[in-house]
Amino acid sequence: MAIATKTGVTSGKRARTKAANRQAILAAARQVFARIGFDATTIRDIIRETDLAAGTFYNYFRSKEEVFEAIADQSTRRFRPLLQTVREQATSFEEYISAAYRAYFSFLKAQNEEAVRDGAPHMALIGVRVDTPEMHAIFDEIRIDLEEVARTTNISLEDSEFLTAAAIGIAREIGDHMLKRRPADVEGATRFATTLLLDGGKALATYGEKDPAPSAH
Amino acid sequence: MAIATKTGVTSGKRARTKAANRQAILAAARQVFARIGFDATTIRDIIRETDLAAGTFYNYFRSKEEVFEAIADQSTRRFRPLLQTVREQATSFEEYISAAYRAYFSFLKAQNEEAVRDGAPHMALIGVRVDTPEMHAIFDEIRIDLEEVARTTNISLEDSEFLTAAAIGIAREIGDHMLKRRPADVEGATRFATTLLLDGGKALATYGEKDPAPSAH
Amino acid sequence: MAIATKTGVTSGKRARTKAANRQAILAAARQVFARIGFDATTIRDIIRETDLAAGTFYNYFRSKEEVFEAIADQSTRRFRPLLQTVREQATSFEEYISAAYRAYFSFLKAQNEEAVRDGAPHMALIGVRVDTPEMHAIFDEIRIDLEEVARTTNISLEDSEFLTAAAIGIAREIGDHMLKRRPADVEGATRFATTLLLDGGKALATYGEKDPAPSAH
Amino acid sequence: MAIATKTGVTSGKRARTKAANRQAILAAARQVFARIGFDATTIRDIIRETDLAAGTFYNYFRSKEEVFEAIADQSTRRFRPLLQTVREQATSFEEYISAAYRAYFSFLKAQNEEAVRDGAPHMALIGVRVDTPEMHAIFDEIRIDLEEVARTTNISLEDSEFLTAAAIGIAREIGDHMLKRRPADVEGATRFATTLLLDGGKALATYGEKDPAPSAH
DNA sequence: CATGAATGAGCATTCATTCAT
DNA sequence: GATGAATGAATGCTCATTCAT
Repeated sequence: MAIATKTGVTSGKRARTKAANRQAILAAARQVFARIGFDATTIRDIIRETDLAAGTFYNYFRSKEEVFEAIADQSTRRFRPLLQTVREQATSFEEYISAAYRAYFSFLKAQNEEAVRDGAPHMALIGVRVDTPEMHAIFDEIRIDLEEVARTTNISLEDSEFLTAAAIGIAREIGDHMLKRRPADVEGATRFATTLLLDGGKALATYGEKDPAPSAH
Repeated sequence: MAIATKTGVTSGKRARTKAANRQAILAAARQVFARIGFDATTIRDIIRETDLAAGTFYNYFRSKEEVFEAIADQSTRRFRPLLQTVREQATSFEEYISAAYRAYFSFLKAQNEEAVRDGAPHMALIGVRVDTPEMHAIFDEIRIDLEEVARTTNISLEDSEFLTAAAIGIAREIGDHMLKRRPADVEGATRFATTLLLDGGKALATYGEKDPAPSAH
Repeated sequence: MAIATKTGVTSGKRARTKAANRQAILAAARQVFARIGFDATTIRDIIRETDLAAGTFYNYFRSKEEVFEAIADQSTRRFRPLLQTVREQATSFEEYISAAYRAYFSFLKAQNEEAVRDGAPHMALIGVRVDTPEMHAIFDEIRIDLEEVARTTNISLEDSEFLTAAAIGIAREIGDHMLKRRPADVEGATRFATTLLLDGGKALATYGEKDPAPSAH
Repeated sequence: MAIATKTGVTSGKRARTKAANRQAILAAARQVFARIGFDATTIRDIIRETDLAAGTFYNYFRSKEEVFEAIADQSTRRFRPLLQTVREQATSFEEYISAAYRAYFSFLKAQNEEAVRDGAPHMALIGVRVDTPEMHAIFDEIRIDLEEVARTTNISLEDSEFLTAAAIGIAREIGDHMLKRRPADVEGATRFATTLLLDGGKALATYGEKDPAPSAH
């Protein structure tokens, strides 16, 4: 029906194939990055997970770095709106933090489960690899969002850059440990991280005695 | 007279040489790891910083990983007693945390300054390289020590493993940011990290209004 | 109305397009050969200078060599009549040689200036690229013509093949050096080459002394 | 007898092997350059003609260009003294030219015969390849020497640079044609080139008639 | 015919590792 | 034990060529 000129719509199968190949490379790269880490993976590793030829890689990406970027971009595009929703729905800083951590830990869990499915079992036991494009992207997003929130909130933090850094650090490490516990408890990790970030370790302590804790000065 | 057959005396000079060679390799590796990171360094890079021949490397180590381990061991051996002193002298959990952070940030700063001296100026601007044997070792030590402290203290933490993880995460990230601020302020970082870990972000907040924190609902 | 099926009209536009494509490829090839030399140019280099697709190249030529041949043929066809005119108008062997050299050096100069315009400035400083189809063709033409002239002239040369070869050799080298001197002096080169070929180096020598040439005794 | 310290004489076999390998690479390169030309030869082509491994090439040379240089250097070292002798023994410019041409044509013939022996039969039929390291070197040597001679001779040439260029051009082309005639006649080529360069084509002409050549006025 | 993506052989180069000396 | 040359697998990348559309 639609009379397409030769240069018009890149015709059916071709377009589909091109997009599919690109996705195939991305999927393969995602898998390999997660399995053996960015530095260790070679371009050949990536295309080997594919039914494409070596040279084909270069029709889509110029380097390993570029694939990395592309994957990160995808994650960014998926995660950013989610984070915006979190921010919009939060009625307090606490709520925002809590929701953000929950979003992150959920993402991490899903990510990890996918990796395990794709043949990286031992990695899962050790903890997640953070040199994964998705993780970089997510961290960056959270960092940016958190700094924005810190800046616009009426709470003037002593050092919002440090606080953001700390929030990220907590997410990273708690996240790794969460994964080691099967099944991964997103709510528990979220609650722990949120409380710690806002109220500190003391708020998490339960004192064995009435005595107000010797460590508490 | 002085013409000794190859199988002659085995002690004295030889022993010293053997130890010296091992140390030379370790020193070279340390430098290169700090300069360009673990993944990027090749064995050739290491022996090139040495006056030894390529094959000699294999008389001492079987792989890059093994050198990494060896360096980490050295750091462990140097850092562990220091940490023990910290623990012994601390009269409270707060003091322990504070001293441990201080030790870590000091070490990090020194490490970084050495790296800059050895020709990795740009790295310092970006943040510290954590894929250094020393850093891995230090983290592990602190982690172990912290869990030990958490276990033996009369404060029964809700989840000491998570708390330790968080403490490490905070150290990591705050450390990176500390290095970006020249000159690196070890005391500031220590104070920030300690307060956050123990009392939470709220303790670090200064409210613009009399209103007792909107975030506290 | 204007929606013609692919198998529609075959003449007019199509024919022109076919010829145009062929010409486009030839023009692109000419430029690239002149810019980076025959060996260095790839088919991709050629089609890149064109608005055609990679595969289209093979509808017109089977290889780089074939394009080379085609360009050489064009030059041959353009240069041959010119040379015939030269031959017809020359009233003596000297005149013929002189005119032929002039034609060659002029062509070389034009060729070189075009190459410089097309982005090969450094090449011009080093000397002309002789691995250009045009140059090969011109040399061949001159060679053939010269042998013909030598054969049909009443001057029976000792060895007309060698003489032709020498004439070419002189043209080649003098040509290169002519280009290095800016601006390229076609007349000077022509005069020098002609005199040398006909009367020898002695005719070009000026003796510093009255003494009739020490080298001639 | 000679008690060599470990670092003294690079011991027997090793030294021989190292030199032998270098020579093997050079020999292989020489052959391949002669057979298919500099541009067309790949490093793999070179080592393939050798019983060495691919990587070994890089223990001796950093690139194809470097091998080229090395071969050219060898030729230079062999040819330069020969040229000096020629210059010293020549009692006139004519003699010098003659002897230099003879040296060149001899070298060329030897070179060509070797190439034929080494499996480049068709090349020999076509003519010698001039993009051979040896040829470049020889040409350069002759060029330098000739310019020196032209400068120091009491014959002040109109344009010694052009004359040198022409002498080279003649050598090149006459040389190629000489090779096509089997057996290659070094003396004939030498006589022809010398006469042409010094006295011009007219001196080589034999007029069929008493008539002093119609072309001569 | 034109298109341009896919192909896979081929290339330069690096590197861990071996081993004769 | 030390040496350092040899090895050859592996890598990133290019390119001529094919072929489905």
